[in-house]
Order: sequence, then structure tokens, then C-alpha cells
Amino acid sequence: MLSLKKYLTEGLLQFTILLSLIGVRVDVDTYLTSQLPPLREIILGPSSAYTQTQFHNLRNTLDGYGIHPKSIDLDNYFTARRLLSQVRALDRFQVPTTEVNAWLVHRDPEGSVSGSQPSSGLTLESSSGLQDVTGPDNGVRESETEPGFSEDLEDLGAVAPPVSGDLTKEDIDLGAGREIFDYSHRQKEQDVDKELQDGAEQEDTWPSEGAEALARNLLVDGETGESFPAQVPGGEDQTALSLKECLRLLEATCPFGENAEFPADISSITEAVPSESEPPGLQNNLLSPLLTETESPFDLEQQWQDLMSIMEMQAMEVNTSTSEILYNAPPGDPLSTNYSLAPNTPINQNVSLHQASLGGCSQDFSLFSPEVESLPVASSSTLLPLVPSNSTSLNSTFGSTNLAGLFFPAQLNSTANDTAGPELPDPLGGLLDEAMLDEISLMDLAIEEGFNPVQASQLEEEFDSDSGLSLDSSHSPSSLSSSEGSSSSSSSSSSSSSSSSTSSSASSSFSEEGAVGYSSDSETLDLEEAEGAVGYQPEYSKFCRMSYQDPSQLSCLPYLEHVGHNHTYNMAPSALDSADLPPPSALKKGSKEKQADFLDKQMSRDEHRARAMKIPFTNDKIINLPVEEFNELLSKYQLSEAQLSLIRDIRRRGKNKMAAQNCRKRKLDTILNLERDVEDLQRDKARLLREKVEFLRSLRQMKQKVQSLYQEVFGRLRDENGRPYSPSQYALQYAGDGSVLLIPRTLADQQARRQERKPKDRRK
DNA sequence: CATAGGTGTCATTAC
DNA sequence: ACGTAATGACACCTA
Repeated sequence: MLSLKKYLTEGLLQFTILLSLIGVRVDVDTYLTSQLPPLREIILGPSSAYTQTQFHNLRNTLDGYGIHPKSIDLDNYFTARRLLSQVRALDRFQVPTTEVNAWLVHRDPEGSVSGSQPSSGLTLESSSGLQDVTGPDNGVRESETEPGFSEDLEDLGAVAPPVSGDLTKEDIDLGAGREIFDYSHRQKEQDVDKELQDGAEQEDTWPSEGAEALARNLLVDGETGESFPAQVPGGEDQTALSLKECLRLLEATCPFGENAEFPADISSITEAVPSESEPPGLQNNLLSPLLTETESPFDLEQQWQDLMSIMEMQAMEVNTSTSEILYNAPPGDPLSTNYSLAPNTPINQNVSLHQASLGGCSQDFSLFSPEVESLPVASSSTLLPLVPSNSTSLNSTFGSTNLAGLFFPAQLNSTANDTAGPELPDPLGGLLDEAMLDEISLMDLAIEEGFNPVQASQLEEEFDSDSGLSLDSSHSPSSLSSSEGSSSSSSSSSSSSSSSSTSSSASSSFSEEGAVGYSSDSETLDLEEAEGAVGYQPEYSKFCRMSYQDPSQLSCLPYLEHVGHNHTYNMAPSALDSADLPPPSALKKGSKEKQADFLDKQMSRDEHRARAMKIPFTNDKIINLPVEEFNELLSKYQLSEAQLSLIRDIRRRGKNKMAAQNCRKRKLDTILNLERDVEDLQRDKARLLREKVEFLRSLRQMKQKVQSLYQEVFGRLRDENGRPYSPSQYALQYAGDGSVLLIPRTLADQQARRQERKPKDRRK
């Protein structure tokens, strides 16, 4: 537990530092003081505010809230790698997963690539896998597909065995894994190998022509150095399909723009593809990134949402692209061409798909294709000899590049699309830096370009405040308490004491008996969310009350049946309440003995001791009765000192046991909450980045508009002699009332400097 | 009424 | 993973 705390503390600190570095403002103080008890507790250690009276009062309902800690795989939730990787992944933009699908589409129309491996089953697999991505039960299936993916990787690893050993899941999780690079090397290697052997492998299942074409079309990513296919090879040697052609092909072959369901589209596409053209590795490699990168259905959903919003954004971009092209794009700019090709396309996924795929494609084309020729051929000597299974290796390359495109370069690609202008070749990369300049730029723009400063500040506020963080403390004890009166205080009146004691007694047995009906934590979380601040399942107290007053009634709840088992075995017959009597002896003697044996084995040490000492009442009562009743009970019997001591020990231990269980449960909840917070933050960050891209784009647009208007107005101005003003000597200045003044340049510069200084001063 | 001491309970930690 | 002892903190009661 110490390690847990240490880890969480460090992780949170890292997390906070990271966020602040990124530019997301993290006000730790607010979290510590009000919002997030778990955070506060973990960072500062157990605080009295968290542990104190609330739990006193909450105790009764708290017990009922029970998930049994047994039901939870604790390791699942606080493995260091997972949280850390999540935290660290916060600075990655995880949205554009469309690329994968787009490549798929690209590949099919060429058709001729098709190898001779029939794999209709795989096609089905893939389509189902895609549906899984959005399906409600993808959690289970995901885990099924993942091994498949790694298996495929290992299969591919057969091409270069030493590498396959490295293909761990972590590699995949971390984004652009090594294997991508390795695969690319393998691909290059194969490329070289291919040329050297030159048709020696004609008998191979994969048409070597297509393989060569694909290999030749390898592009090298400038950032990672990884290579990937520039486009899908056809039967003929097409090294330079134009973007327009790409688009046309894409549109011609994937008519899913009308369908609302994106995944369905993809599956239909994959089904439409001749199954022979999809060798084993490809499909899974194409699909699995979606599955492997996202560890939970929640992530999938999140990604999907992100994807959709990106799509919307891009679609919007399409509609507004005309003007932007005018401003930004030099003629022939591939990206803007990309946009201009589909100006009339309705806002749907279709457009986005195109953009997503072609953006990456075109970017790679323009930036990296020259490097293809300069691939280090010599490296092949150091690489392992290739097994002549072209299809596999080709697919591996294909798959891996899609992986790569998914994890890392895709971010760049998509954002390159977003800001298609040549001015900002990598706007998202600059976003983090720009984040710090946000305020300045916004305010400057507001002042310089006639922006309404209020609007600008609203923008800023939105950046700052619209975090959407669910740092709710609803699970924290402090907000849970609605019940009043601790057991000790309530014990003064018999009626209230009975209620409180009943709740605690039965609920404790409830939680004692394990996760009855509660198998997952998420379920519990959902419940808690549903309950809100009201607290931990008040229904349980109903159970509890009922159960205490008449424990036999528990049998009416099937899942509580064994919970309500009576402990009357150690009671003196005279002391037995009628309610505590075992069921009438309808059972045969043999089964009775068996039951006794079973109960015997079920008994705890204290129960054994109590039995040995002939304690005349149940451990349950000993532990859960309120003090007053407990003392009453003790006074009813003539008990030896040893018996009394044992009873007190039993009570103490029983209480402590429940406390420990609660403690562990709480810890777990804290971890889960933190996990959820991380997820929320990831989502928020992605959203904010998207918004920022949008804002920057519109700002740039406005700026350019203003600039052109300025030039137009300035160019028309004439002095008293009818001569135009020199731009070097005069400038136009916007006055506050909307008028425009012509002032000498020097004066304008001075004022501009003053305005520059203002926001900085204000920042201090 | 304020206060110290006792008691019961709970949370947490360490084993 | 769970149970247990030890410990600290708190609420409540009582003298």
C-alpha cells in the first residue's frame, strides 16, 4: 500500500506537472481544498477530513455499498504502466483513427494486388472486429481480438524472428512502437532483397510485381524514419497516383457516404473486398490498432467521439474551405486540392475519410517521397534474410504502417488537414507552444483586428473554464452523508438504535459474504453515479433492517441466503431466539451432517473460538450490535471472564475486519476515480485541442481578411495631390468607434508597441 | 459552561 | 487477498 500511495503520488505529481507544461491549467489548490478528496488524500496523506465523522455517520449505509474487494483485480487498476501511460499519453492527440480504414479502401480498388490466399473467414473476422469497436460489448471481444493481433504480429515476426520477440503489448500501447520501425526495415529489406533476387520468387503466392510496386512506393516518415506505402500498388507500376486520382478512386469505391454508420460502412467495405485480396496479417493489422490502442470500451467510445468531432470539424472545413484556399493555398497545394475536390460533399464521414487518408497520403508524398530513392540499401546486409513470403511481409508493412499512421503520424496528418495552409505546416505540433501564447495572440488579435475584446475574453474563458472535468467528489464520504446520528448517539433511543444497528449488522454480513451480485467495479461506480450524493445505496439499509429483525427473511433473497446463515450452533438452546432456530428438521440426518461440516469449514477462527468457549450468542450479534444492546446482551448471561474477554476480542476484531474491508474498498474507489479522471482529462484535452485548431483557423482567416481589406482601402487612398500614400510612411489605424484613421507610420508603430506591452503587463 | 478522561468506533498501516 | 494488532483521530458521554 505504501508503494501504491507512493506511486499515485508521484504519478499525480507528474501528471500535474505535465499538464501545466502543456498549458492546461491545473489548480492543485482547488482540488486539494474542495473538489477531490481522493487527490488530496493521496497527495497529502490521509486527512482527517476524509476519514473523520462522515464515516461515523455513514457507517450504516456504507456497509451496504459493498462490493467485495475480492471481486476486483486490484492490479488491473493501478498497474503503474497503465496509469502512467495514460497520463503520458495525455499530450498526444489520439483522434484520427480513420486512416486505417481509408487505406483499406485504397487498396481494394486496385484489386490486382490480391494474393492467392483465400481468407473469407478473415474478412468476416475483420468486419466483426470493426463492429466490435462500436459495439456495446466490445470489452469482451476486444480482449479476444487483441491476442489475435499479437499473434499476427508474431506470425509476421516469422519473417524476422528476433524482432517478434519484442512485439509486446506495451509496444503497441505506447503508440508508435518499435515494431513499426522494424517492419519498415523489413519492408525495405525486402524491397532490396526483391530486387536482388529478381523474380526468383515468382512462384510465391503474392504477385511479385505488386509487391515491388508496393515496396517502391514506400515512403519514409520524416519524424520516425519509418517507411510506409505511399499508395496502394496496382497491377501496373503506379508510383505517383495523383491526389485527385486517389480521391476519385476513394469515392468511386467506397460509396458509404450515405450511410450514417461509419463502422458499418467499413465492414461493408471489407466485405465488398474480394476476400482473396486480404491475406491474414493485413486485416488484423489494420483493425487491431483500434482495438489495441484502446484498452476499454470506454476508450473506444471516447475515440469514436473524438473521431466524430474531428470529422465534423473537417467537414465544416470543407464547407468553408473555399475562402481559405483563396487565402492560404497556393495553386496545386495538395491539401487544399484535397479540400476543393469535395466542396459540395455533404458533411459526413465520407469527407473526413478522404481527408484523413489523403491528408496523410499527400503529406507523405510531398514531403518524403524524394527520400525513397535514398533509402539506405546497405542496411540490408545487416538485416536478416527474408523468408520469401511476400504476402506476409507486404502485409506486415502495410499493417504496420497503418499502425504507425494510427498512432503517431496520424496526428500530424490530420492536423495538417485541419490547417491546410502552407503557413502552418504542423500547427498541432506548434499548439503546445502556442498554448502559452494564447492569451496574447487572442487579445492582440482582438485589438489589432477589430475583434470584440469581450468575445476574445470569452474565448479565453472557454479555454480556461470549460474543462468539463468530472472531479466530482460524490464518491467521497464528505458528500455522502445524509444520515444523521452515529450509532453511539442513536443508541440512546431504542427505536433509532435498532434501525442503526440493524443496518450495520445486516449490511456487514452483506459485505462480509463477499461480492454478492456485484462482480465489477464499474457497475459500482455507475451505481454510485446514479445515486449521486445521496450515498451508498440506501436500499441496503432496508435489507439490513429487515434482515436484522428477522434474519430468516434473508432467505427470501436468494443471493443472500447464505449470508443469512445463522450462527446458532454455538448458542445454548435456551438462549435461542425463535428467529435464530435452524429450519425445521426436514433435512435428512446425513445432509445435516454435511451441512454442519460445511458450516464448520465456513466458520472463522473467532467463530470456532466462540463455539469452544460456549458463547451463547452469534458472532454476528457480538460484532454488530450497538454498544448498549451489546452490553444488555452480555448482562443477560453469566459469562466467565474468559468468555467476556473473548467476546470483546471478537467484537473488536470483527469491527476491525469490516473497517479494513471498507478501507480497501475505498482505496480501490479512489484509484478508479482517478482513472476515470484521467480519462476525462484525456477527452477534454482532445476536445480543447480540436477547438483550438478551429479557433486558430478562423482567426487566421479573419486576419487575412482584414489584411486584404486594409490593403484595398489603403491602396485607394490619395493625398491632396491625388497621389497614393506610401505604405512605408503611413498606416491605417482602427479607432475604437469603428472609424479608420490614416496616421504616420511612426505613430502607428508606437501605438502598436504600447498595445503589445499592455497584455504582458496585465499578465503580471 | 468549559474541560479532562473514558469509551466506542473507524481508518489506516504494517504484518 | 485477507485477517489482525496497533495506532491515531474523532464523537460522545460523564464527572
